[in-house]
Amino acid sequence: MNYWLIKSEPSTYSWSDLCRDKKTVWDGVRNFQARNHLRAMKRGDLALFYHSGDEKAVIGVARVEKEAYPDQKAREGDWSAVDVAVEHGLATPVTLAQIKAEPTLKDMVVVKQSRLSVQPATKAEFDRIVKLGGRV
DNA sequence: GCCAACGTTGGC
DNA sequence: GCCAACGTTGGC
Repeated sequence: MNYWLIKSEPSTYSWSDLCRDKKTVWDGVRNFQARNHLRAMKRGDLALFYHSGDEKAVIGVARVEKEAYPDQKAREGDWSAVDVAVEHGLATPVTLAQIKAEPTLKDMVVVKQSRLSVQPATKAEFDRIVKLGGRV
């Protein structure tokens, strides 16, 4: 079982959109590193759902429903998509400021490589964030 | 609004 | 293969 962090600009696709849809196609990734992470995802893996932009916080947890398959929206190139579903929300979003302030979290990829839209997280990081936010 | 970080493109 | 120029993302 692996853990991830997936990022989205809320105006593009937000956590509340996912809660409404229950499940969505995670496509549109056009970065090799991010794509390779998508391809490493296994069904049942959990991903922290992070809002970039104004919020800058982990707001929920998604679950990988379907492993990587060709991104139907890609007009050219070798790109992948996965399906993700709602796992559970967080009672309080865990902000980037909190992450940076937490000794156990300050080395997360999101702090160092803020632009990478799909990134791995460790079990310890994942558990810590869920604990800080409070599972709903 | 600015800037840092990073990726891509194209000239050499 | 290198590097300058440029575009995009995202934090501040």
